[in-house]
Amino acid sequence: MTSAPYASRERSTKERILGAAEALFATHGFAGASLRQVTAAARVNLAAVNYHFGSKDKLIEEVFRRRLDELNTRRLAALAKVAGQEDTSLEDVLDAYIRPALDLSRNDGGAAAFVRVLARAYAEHNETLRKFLSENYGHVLRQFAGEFARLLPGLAKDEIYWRLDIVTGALTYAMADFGIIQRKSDVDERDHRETAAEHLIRFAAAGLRNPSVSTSTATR
Amino acid sequence: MTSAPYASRERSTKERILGAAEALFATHGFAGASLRQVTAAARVNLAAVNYHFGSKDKLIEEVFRRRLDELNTRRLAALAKVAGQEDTSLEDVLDAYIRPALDLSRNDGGAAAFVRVLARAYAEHNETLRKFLSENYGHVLRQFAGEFARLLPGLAKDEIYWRLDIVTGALTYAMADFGIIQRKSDVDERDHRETAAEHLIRFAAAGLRNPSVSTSTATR
DNA sequence: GTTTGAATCAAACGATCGTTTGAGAATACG
DNA sequence: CGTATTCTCAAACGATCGTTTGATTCAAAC
Repeated sequence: MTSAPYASRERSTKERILGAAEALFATHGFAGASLRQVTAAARVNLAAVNYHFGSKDKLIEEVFRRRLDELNTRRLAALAKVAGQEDTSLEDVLDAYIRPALDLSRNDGGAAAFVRVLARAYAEHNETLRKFLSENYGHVLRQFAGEFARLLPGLAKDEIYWRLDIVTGALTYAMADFGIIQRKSDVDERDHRETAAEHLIRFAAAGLRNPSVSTSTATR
Repeated sequence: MTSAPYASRERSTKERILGAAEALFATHGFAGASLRQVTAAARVNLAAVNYHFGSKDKLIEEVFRRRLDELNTRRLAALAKVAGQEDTSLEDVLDAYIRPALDLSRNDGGAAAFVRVLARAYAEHNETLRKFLSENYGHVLRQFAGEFARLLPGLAKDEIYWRLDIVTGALTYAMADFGIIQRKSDVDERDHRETAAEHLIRFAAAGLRNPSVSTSTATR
């Protein structure tokens, strides 16, 4: 076997590190969470991170790759179900874009932390991470833009990307649960996110349907 | 006098520290930017931070307070010009909410960094900072919500706050210039932000005007 | 049973962090 | 002027950071 000899534990050392890192990066940031905190939370030796991942930066990359691949797949699968069909509504495509992102934080307790990690990555404004995201998401975004263009024939390509950018902003914000609106203690988190998704989809649909205005020079 | 004896310099030590800290916090985060970087950029001795501000945390608070007070004032002033009047449009109120935030980054080179700092503060998800922001912005948000309620009589109060939250998310995202769409090199940053403001306002107006739906069972 | 290689561990490495110190320079005030 | 106060500065403090080392433990290969 190529797998770890120590695999008798519930989860492998690598997975425990990834999980702990995800949670701690979400709450303390990449620079704020130390490898000592991470390894302690994972009940793993300090040296394990450098042994399994090489460095802290590589660990951060792995945290991203693991979840992004999943989100990538889910979004494209959801889009494939509605793309190109005659009775597809704008809300259906928005749902395919928004729901997998919000779902990611419901199905898995660990993934809930990741959405905050993702939002933080945007805030970090790190050029390396930005490039990494753009390379891994460029084709996804392009596919969605194409489908939106089909459903909104009145809008220019530039305009579509502008509006998709706004939707992504609101989605990122919602995923990270940044909102001013505090979830009431008697409301389940699932329900809260479901409500957030519904509001977001309806709001975004209205914004996207808005007829285009001749804007002198389209910049972005 | 209570002012600094060394005041013969172009700007005081405190102000130079604040400016440098703002810029470095924006690019490297609060934990990522060290006081040695900050003091070096400000051409100031390392000990000056603890002498003038007490600690790094207090410095962070000061960076926030300085700009937030200004944004606070501008937003309320802009709102006062249109609130309660007969011919006020939804776009006018949105403009009062959105433009001061985006303007902050155009009038002053230093303030441009702050909008990223602000966005990062949301991402940090720090409970202390969140409380600080909510205490300093609660009344502003309430005033805007009241005006929106007047212009959108068909919407419940809860619904208003939900949608304002979405607008804030997209605005935060836009302020930080997170967008996937890169600004073309031949486009001035002022024009870029102006275009961003226009898109955001029109998008948000459409989303806000969207008639309310009985929330019970929604989407899909 | 011996060998082999992967995985874990305690301990230490040098670097950098935020903060403190104490002496000295610059200004204010009598 | 002399004294007091404010500010600056180089240097060092202890703590913590990411990383490396070398010995040890474990499971499988032969």
